[in-house]
Amino acid sequence: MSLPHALLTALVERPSSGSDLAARFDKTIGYFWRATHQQIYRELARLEEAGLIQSLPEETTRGRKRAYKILPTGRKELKRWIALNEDPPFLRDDLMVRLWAEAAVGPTKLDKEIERRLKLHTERLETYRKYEARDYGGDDHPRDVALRYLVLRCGIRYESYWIQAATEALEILKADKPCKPDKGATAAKKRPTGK
Amino acid sequence: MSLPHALLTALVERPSSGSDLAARFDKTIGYFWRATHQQIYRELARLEEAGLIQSLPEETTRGRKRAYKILPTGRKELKRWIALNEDPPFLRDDLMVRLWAEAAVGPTKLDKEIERRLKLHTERLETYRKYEARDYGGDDHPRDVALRYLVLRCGIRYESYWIQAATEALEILKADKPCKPDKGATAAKKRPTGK
DNA sequence: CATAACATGTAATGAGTTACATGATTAA
DNA sequence: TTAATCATGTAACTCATTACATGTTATG
Repeated sequence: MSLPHALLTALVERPSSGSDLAARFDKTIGYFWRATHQQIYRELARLEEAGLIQSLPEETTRGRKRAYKILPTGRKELKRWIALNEDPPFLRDDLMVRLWAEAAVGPTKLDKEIERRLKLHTERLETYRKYEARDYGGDDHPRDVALRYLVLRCGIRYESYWIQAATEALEILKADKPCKPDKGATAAKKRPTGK
Repeated sequence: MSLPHALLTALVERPSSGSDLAARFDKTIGYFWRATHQQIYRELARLEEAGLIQSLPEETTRGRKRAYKILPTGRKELKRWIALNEDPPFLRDDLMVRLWAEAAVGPTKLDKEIERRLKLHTERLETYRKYEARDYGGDDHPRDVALRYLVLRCGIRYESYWIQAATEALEILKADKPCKPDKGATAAKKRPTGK
């Protein structure tokens, strides 16, 4: 589970409130580990409970900003976690399930949905490329910058990977080739069989 | 949520029991949507409750195989779901969080962990390549085979993507370059500040 | 018939999501 | 001073994971 450690990392950079963190997540590591503000507030409360962070001693009523800073134990826990041995999480890609299902009971209108998503991923890719041009112009970066740049490049590659997959899927879906002998013959007739 | 529809897809191919499905998941679409046997049994019960599948009328006691077949409503639901408009799920990659964290508080022993995972992903890639050679020799496949082959190729590309990311990460981590000026100097002292 | 392996299932926990509630700040 | 927005938080629910429980079949 990475969320608490993603928060600790963000707090290493500077003390922040829940809404600060939510906003920064949207811009940076959030592309690799999304979190809603509810998750963030809950996790911050837990981290404080565990003594890894501390809320700055300003007024702490509901509705007012409440900044947290990381404590030495939090830093230590973060370093411990980074190198932990864990099995990589399994990929969960619903597009693959859809393609698999389409192979079994298609054809469907899956191509429309893929085109829609293709647009989303293309936009995300463009955003990343802008970040790249803006923040990582030269080469020979210091270690920490090189790591952050690598994370961004992985984002770029992941979007490219997705775009290629979707493009090839569309080629197959639109080729209007036959399935095996019969099987889906009736479906090709385009009868509006109700919904 | 794709699990029920992954199960429906598997049941289109042939009626199966929970343990059959668990075994087949391990070999095929499971690489893109993993499920434990508990999830599968629960989901099968729900699907039967919803009238989308039906358990074959054999004895139905605990401990004995219990096969399900898909019903026409199940097929219909599957076709409906395939083309549904849904936003793509967010990527959740803990390696990226670790790299980001390493940039903030490193260096750590993250390189060891990455090497360990690299081996896992390399093995998975080899497995996929074997499937490819075994099942998709020629070209010009019929539509359904082409789709299944695409899913496998995406698996291959995903593993390659991961391997490249890990390799580049190792290059940076092992280069032993300086971070920005000072910053992590105190952390190098290794004082056990008492958990 | 005892034991291992298989097949199905229950229970508890925790992460993630959605809907909503409440206090504070800002702007018309 | 009211309305809009921001910031924090609660509650309910679902999915996923882990540990465990129970019954059946196959093997010696």
